[in-house]
Amino acid sequence: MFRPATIKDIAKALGFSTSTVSRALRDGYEISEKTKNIVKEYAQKIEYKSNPIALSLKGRRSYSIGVVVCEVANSFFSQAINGIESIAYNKGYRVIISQSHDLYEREVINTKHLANSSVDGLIISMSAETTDFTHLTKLHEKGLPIVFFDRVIDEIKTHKVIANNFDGAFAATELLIKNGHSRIAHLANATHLSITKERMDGYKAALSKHLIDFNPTLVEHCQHGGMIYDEVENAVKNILNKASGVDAIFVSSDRLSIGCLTALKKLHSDADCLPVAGFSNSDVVELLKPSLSYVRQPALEMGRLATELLIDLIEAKYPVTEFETKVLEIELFVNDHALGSRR
Amino acid sequence: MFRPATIKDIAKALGFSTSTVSRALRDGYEISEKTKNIVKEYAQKIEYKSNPIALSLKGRRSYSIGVVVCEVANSFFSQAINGIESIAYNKGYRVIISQSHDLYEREVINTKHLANSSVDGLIISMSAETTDFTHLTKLHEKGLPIVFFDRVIDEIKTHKVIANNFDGAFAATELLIKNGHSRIAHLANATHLSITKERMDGYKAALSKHLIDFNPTLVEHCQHGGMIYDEVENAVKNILNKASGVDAIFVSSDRLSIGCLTALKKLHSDADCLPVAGFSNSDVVELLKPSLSYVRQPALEMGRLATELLIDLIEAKYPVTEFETKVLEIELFVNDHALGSRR
DNA sequence: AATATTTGCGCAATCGATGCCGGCCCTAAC
DNA sequence: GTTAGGGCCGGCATCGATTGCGCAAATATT
Repeated sequence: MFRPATIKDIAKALGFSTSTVSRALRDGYEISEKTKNIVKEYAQKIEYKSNPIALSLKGRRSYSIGVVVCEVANSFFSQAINGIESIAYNKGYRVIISQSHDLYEREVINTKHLANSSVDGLIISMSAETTDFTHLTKLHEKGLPIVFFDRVIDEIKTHKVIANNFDGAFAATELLIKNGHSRIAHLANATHLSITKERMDGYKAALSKHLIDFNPTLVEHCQHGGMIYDEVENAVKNILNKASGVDAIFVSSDRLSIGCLTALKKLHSDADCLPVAGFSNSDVVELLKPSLSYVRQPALEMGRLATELLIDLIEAKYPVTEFETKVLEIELFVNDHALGSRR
Repeated sequence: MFRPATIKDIAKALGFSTSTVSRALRDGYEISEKTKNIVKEYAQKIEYKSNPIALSLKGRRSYSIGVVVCEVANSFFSQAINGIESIAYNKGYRVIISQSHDLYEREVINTKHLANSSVDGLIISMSAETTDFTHLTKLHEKGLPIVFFDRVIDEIKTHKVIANNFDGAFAATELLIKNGHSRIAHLANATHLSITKERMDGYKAALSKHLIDFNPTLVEHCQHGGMIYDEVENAVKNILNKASGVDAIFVSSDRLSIGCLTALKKLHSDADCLPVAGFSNSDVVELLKPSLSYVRQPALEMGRLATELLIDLIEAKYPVTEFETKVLEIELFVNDHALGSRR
């Protein structure tokens, strides 16, 4: 079986002690240049690589960070992971990914598993189901660095990275309004998620600015975050059947946007007559039919930023007490065909 | 800082030796029931978890597997990762993911990094750029278990998991033929990838079955696998400008399918008049316009299977010499609007 | 020339957990 | 009464690498 060379092998071969070899490789000041060269050359020759596991055991550091997201098969998260991975690898950290599938139980298991695997820190976006945060507060109190992104919680004081969800929702809603729509339904995510509230606020603010009364009956929540298609389809059905009539839809998340369009296509003969604007990071939005005006979050950048903040926490010499919540700007992409303009 | 309880803490608190505690926790036969209960109860109370790093150092096993894919932000791969992750977690392995971005250099760095991180095995889908496999053969010769999926190579004898690319390409091409098209261009992936050849063969076989001459000038390769959009757009331009005329396109990969539709929409006024059939695992294919008939690979199942095979290799008591290449069946989804039927 | 200092390197402990070996005590068999 | 054996547990070495301390030889100092 695969047995990598150890520092002992070098020591034996060269007639030095392991301590000398270790110090020579790390350029210890107490070792002569001559010895260093001999050791380094030999190490190079036999392709010696230090064993990270032994290092971890000594240093109480594993140089790995854990990531918990709903699912990787989702444009927003896979882009974020892309960002996480790029920074982590540059700084010498491994990335261990796990998926909650928007399930509370899976989230708990995964975080425990990761913490138990001695990750040096955690990057997490909360599952739609989670309302009890003790699995995280416990770890955090024990000193495990955690950074939240996208779906954050107030209960833990630490760095957070989010998109400007308020502005995004505001812009999308206002776009619909400016195109002559006023009976705008809101297909929203699970009630207790931070993003749900922030985006709802943006939606309300846009209505308010344009003197449209907020009508709670026009809001439909999907408690499973779109993971269960039937739930989305039902919500869309409800929207289509509103007694008061609906002339546009603002959708609160990536998965819901796709679900909404799918449901519309299925339920509505001329789906494009009901304009939809929503959050999406899909890379094929421009090709969708029914079409979608969309708000795109800087997912890659969010991942990068979260990782930088986490590594700062991990490598901090003194306990960090000042935390920041970074808010990145979103981008609105207008799709004319999606607006059913009445101008 | 976060210092988990160790076996020593238990030993000290209870007045036993560390060996006794260790054996009590693992149900060693030489420990009395009474002691076992005391130890286990206390361990439960202080939430003792064994340190996997120490275990790895002793056992020369890290219970982690490395995954190298082009990118996670790609439906096929994110679904495959989903499958990998599900099996791995069930069997107690962590998953460490890295992306090659279809670059040779990144692939080499990542595999080295993973091997050096003492992963117990590797699951890999080759990058489009890679033609030199020594970074993998070396590791494999040293005894590192490797399983290939999707984009495999002949040079290394080990388990492989692929979709039936021949059948997929055949079915997609034949679909176009049966709908009255005969001048079918082929937008293909990087020349040396296994999937490129297999799919090309399927394409040729379908033409041949229907007595259509294979015309090499109707084939356009994208050496970067669609990672560079301009390359795809150029290829599509070339296809549209074929002197001989083209009345349908068969596309060889997920990313290329999306790129092709994007280019068509941009370049062609009535994009839907040129039917496209191609490989895709996107979950929004049904909503695309121009529309796409598509071949879907069982990505999740491929990931699961590859992981099971890898763990078999890792946990094999004796060196494995018999390797298998699993070929999973594909599914063809017909999209009427995408066919420009001339029936 | 005798002492002080520097240079260069080895010994041994350490990180957390395991496992071999050896030893104590109690019981049973001769 | 002596010894053999089993039940039960502790000591110590081990995995790979790092590090404080100590020691010897080489060099510098007076």
